Amino acid sequence: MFHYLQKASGNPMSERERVREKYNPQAIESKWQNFWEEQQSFRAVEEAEREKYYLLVMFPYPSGRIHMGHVRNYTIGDLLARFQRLRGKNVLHPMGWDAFGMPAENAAIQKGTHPRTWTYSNIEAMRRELRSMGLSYDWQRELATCDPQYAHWEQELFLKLYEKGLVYRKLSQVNWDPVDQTVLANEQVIDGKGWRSGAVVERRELSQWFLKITAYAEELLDGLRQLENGWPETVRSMQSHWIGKSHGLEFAFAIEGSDETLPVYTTRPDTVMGVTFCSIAAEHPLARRIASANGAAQAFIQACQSVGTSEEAIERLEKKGFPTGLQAIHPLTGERVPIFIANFVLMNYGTGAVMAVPAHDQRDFEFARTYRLPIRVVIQPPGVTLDPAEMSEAYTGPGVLCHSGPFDGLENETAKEKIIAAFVAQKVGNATTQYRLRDWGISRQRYWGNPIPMIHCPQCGIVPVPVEQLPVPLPDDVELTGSGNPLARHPTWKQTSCPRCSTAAVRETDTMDTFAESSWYFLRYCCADHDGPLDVARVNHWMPVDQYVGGIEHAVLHLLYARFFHKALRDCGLVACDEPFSRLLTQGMVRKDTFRCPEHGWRYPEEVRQQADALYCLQCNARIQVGRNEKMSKSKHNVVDPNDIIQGYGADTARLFMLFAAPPEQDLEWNDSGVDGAWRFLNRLWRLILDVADLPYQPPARTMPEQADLRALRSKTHETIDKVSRDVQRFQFNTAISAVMELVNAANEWQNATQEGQRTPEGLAVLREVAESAVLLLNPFVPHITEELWHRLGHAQPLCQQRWPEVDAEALQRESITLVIQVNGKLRARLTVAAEATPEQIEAAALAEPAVQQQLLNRTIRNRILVPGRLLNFVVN
RNA sequence: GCCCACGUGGCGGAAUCGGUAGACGCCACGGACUUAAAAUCCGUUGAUCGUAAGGUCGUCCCGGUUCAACUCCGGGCGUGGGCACCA
Repeated sequence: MFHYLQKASGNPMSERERVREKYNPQAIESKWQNFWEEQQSFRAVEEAEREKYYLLVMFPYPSGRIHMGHVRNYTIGDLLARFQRLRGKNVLHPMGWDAFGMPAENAAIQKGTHPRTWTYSNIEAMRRELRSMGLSYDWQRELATCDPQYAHWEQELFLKLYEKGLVYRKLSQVNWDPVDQTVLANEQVIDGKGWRSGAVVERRELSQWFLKITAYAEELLDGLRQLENGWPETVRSMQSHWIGKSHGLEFAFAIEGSDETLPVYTTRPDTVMGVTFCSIAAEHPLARRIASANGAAQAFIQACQSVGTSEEAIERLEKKGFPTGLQAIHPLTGERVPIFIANFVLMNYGTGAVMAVPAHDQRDFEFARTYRLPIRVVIQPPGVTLDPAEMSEAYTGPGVLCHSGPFDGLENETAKEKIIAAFVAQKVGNATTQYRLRDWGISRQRYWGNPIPMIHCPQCGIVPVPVEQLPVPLPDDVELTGSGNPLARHPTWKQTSCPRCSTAAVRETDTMDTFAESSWYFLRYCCADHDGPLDVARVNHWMPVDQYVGGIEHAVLHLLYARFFHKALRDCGLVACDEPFSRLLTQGMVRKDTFRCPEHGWRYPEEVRQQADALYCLQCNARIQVGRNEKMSKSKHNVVDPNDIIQGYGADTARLFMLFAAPPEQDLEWNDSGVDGAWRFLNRLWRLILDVADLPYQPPARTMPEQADLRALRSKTHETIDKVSRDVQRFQFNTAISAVMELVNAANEWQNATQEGQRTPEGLAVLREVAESAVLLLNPFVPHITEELWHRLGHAQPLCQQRWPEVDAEALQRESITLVIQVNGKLRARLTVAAEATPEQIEAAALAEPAVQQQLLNRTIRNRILVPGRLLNFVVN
């Protein structure tokens, strides 16, 4: 369907002035979405010959509506998937639903809808919204983690880990709401109180299930090196810190008047002669025993336990302690130092007890000042002599030891080794390696999760559910009220018999952390219809994921749990590769200003009024506090609904704006006004391509033309192809788009400057090459409009089956270059020289510039710095 | 508190390996077209001095390295994210 221009002689109208068909995104977008679906254009089938490319985006929690963070994540993912397809790869690009979790239970409590009903209707709604974005998913591999099948296979995987010895049970602390009789998540604890009941939250110990991630600590740390080229430095460093490997000394203090000892772990053995007291956690066995006979101690411990379980809450505390009255005996000096119970010592790190060196540890320093304990300096920094009485903070840097007997005069790094050696020689301590990483507690006392397939038998103890009896199904008839544990309260569900001895037994009523589901969904996508947990051959065909795209907020937990789970499954023989995600792109968050009224709380933008420089609440006229950009969230009323943009401007405009507004790793401040710019550009593109389609057909240029303006336009085309190809691969989508904008602008300028009658076949060929290149290059960004324009350019085959354009090296050859001439580093002139000009020629031309001559008057050139292709700098006195 | 980032015009951002600061876009202003409006097109747009040519200053702040610093180093200030039961 070529549209040849009927050129009636004497017609004064140029083709630019004719009425053109308007760009109508709604019509075009649904047309091509239907086309792709009917043609199954994005279905991924395992192929032996073509190179595979697994592009994964983090699957969403089905909250019911997509938000801007989703739009950003999935637009980036789709761009990369479509790019790799155009480059000839066999791309797997799946989508699914992270469907278990607390919001479904909250909805059930508030609205009475069953979590399953609520979740599946949300999935329906979100699938429709995602479809309207034109994302190139293979929907045949779609999965929902709350699906009974998925839960079944996950229970089977859990049992495999159990057989491997990676699952165990131990006491662990939770946030306990004494009114609702339920366990609270950290986010449900607000200022130390339960979010629903308002009751003061307590720390309570429960017996819970754990996965032994610490067994893989060393491999998880070591594996980060393998990811050096594919993962952002920041994520690797966060994970490495999270694992927190440290080398140190473990030794025990004797306790005066007791047979017991107090084991401690320290990473600073060089400061061991500066110990002036010891601190133990509130949960330390020694603390408990003291409390059993001492009311004051018990009260102190209880106060410590009214803090919540998050590390942040504990670390922000004012440092407080309680003297136990016990004295610890220093193993090297025999000196007696007091033992305190301290609210900032963590039971689950090291031994739950620490030696305190206030001169060289900030927390110990603050503690010592509060309780007037002695401070003993044992490391002197170079050139300074520290006086404990004068110190305002601990000194934690390097230095030379003092007051340390035989170790005086040693550099502290050397001293670490010598002191460890001394402890080992006297058989009072050991060099040890510690990890900050703790085992992964997967027990949740909630309904909307996957039941842990275990049975408690009064005779046999804990017995796993046999594989042939799986799945343990979630009962549908539960009452969700927000208090208690729904599965535990169910009248019959937990009643069963022991698989070993057949006596009456009860099921485990804990469900799994939802991070379990997201730890293997990428493997399940490879074989979504398999009747069993995983089809090893297909998993190994697609794995590892070549590119993973998701939010930076998952840098540690999800990405570390998934790496661990993957390695554990590898050791069960279910997958071959060591690391699941070869490359990772972490996108920044989408943020927006927040408005808060002192009276009415968070306000929507339409609920405030601007007057002069300030904003006021429409309801009460109170002055609004404008929060600087915060992560978009419903509770803060700063959410922009992507559907408004998609319905108003079309998905292509929404996608283009998202990608153009900021590079993906950076946070994005949402600002509607930029959307118009994206819309205008697509309209300019639309008009240009329809104009070109209307011109007499010439095949796209394949060689350099003679005419200067055409040479320039063709060079620009190939520079753009080159730049977009490189920018997409380095995730600089905004600059890739601006490069195509420049090309489209250049083509328009050429069109405007060239009379219709002056168009030669050569010119038409260059123009068609521009048009086809621009459409191809933009396809991964704005797939609908480019499919339509490709069709209008006369192509029978869809654009999604084309190949990415190739750069013509000849078109990139520069004939002349512009150099900057500096004098003492300041720009004084610009010089255009032939590309092959010699340094002598360049200098002669530079010295001929009047501006340069003026600067060189009465000065002597002492040096010249020539950066080829860039600048020449004269250094003068 | 600890860990990790980030800070460039009125705004989003660009400058890929230490080498032209402000590409591209938004906003604003001026103009063309139109009976008018919308749309579109053309132009101006970091600050400051100057009629102009041109000069000076300028990438959060202070200091350093270098012929040359948005970029590297040290110190500070500010903002954002994570902190193990939100996902």
